[in-house]
Amino acid sequence: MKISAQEEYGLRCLVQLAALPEGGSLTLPQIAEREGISIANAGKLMWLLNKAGFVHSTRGTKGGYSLERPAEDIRLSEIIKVLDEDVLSKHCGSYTGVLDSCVHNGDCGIRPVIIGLHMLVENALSQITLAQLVGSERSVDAMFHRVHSIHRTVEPHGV
Amino acid sequence: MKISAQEEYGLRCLVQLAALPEGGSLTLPQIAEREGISIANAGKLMWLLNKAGFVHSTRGTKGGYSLERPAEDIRLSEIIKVLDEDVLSKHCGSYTGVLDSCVHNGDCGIRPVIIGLHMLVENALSQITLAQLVGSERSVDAMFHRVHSIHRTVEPHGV
DNA sequence: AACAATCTTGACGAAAAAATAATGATTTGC
DNA sequence: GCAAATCATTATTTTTTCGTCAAGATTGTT
Repeated sequence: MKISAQEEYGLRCLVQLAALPEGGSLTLPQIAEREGISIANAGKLMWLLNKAGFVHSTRGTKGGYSLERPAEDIRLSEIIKVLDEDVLSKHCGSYTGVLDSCVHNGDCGIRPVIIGLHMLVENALSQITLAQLVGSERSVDAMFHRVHSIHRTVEPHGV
Repeated sequence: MKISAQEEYGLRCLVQLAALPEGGSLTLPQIAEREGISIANAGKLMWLLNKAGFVHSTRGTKGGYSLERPAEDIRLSEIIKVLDEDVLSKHCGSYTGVLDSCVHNGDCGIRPVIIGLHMLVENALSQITLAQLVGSERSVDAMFHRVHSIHRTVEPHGV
């Protein structure tokens, strides 16, 4: 179980914007250089993030990308969800996936585990905002306690 | 963030063996049919699980696979770790991955998050045994509470 | 108006993951 | 000892994911 390249770098690009002074913006080449990825690749990621409403883009000279919403309002769970959409899990046990095309219909021992994990991760990510990733409290230790504290905002499914 | 096909189906194969009456065994074709995967694919998975010491295999007529260790002693975290080894995350922020080849050396905002997530998931999976997946208490609800309860067996890293 | 800088978008190629195929080795039963 | 059934291991193919390219569209500057 791991984070995909698209998830990781998409998130990174947003962090770059969030770290800017109020109202600042970055061009594609600037973002690409800061993340060590190609301009083309950064372009596609920013396109996704723009479509999803996280960033605002302006074309032409002096153009670039800036955050559309305040970093304090953007939760990591939203971001991951968007960057994942292209790469949706097709596994029959997946939280979002198809349940019908499965040979274990109605008696699958591991489905509850997979669903539980999805909820666990989403719950953890929903407690971290973009702003927190660039603030002063972003040590592994601080993040650990944030990720591992449970605010029961997600309720068990009756599946 | 999702579970890989190898992780999911490897786990499923073990569940099949764990669901058997004490000392029972299954052949490759039997496992493949029950999981809806090809025999060749099941073969590779069982080979991995055998190498890792989860199952015992016997060749020849009347051969097959059986659990090497009691299902009560096998935690999901161990299983996932083995099935993941082939497909190790190369991301610079990964818990197990390389940290040096990263352009964000020493000041990467999202690394703590990724490490935290890895710990979170591992912690959750370490609290579920194979036996619990075939027992009577395996509803989504029960699994949810098991996955989401935190026993602080994993401690924050000083990274 | 012309030009330069920038984002947009679809198509293409490369890399990684997953599935399959193929060949070899071991055991059982006759 | 031979044939059938089974696991073991490596190689190949297919699929999916990732990254790149190229042509187009928009905006600002001179």
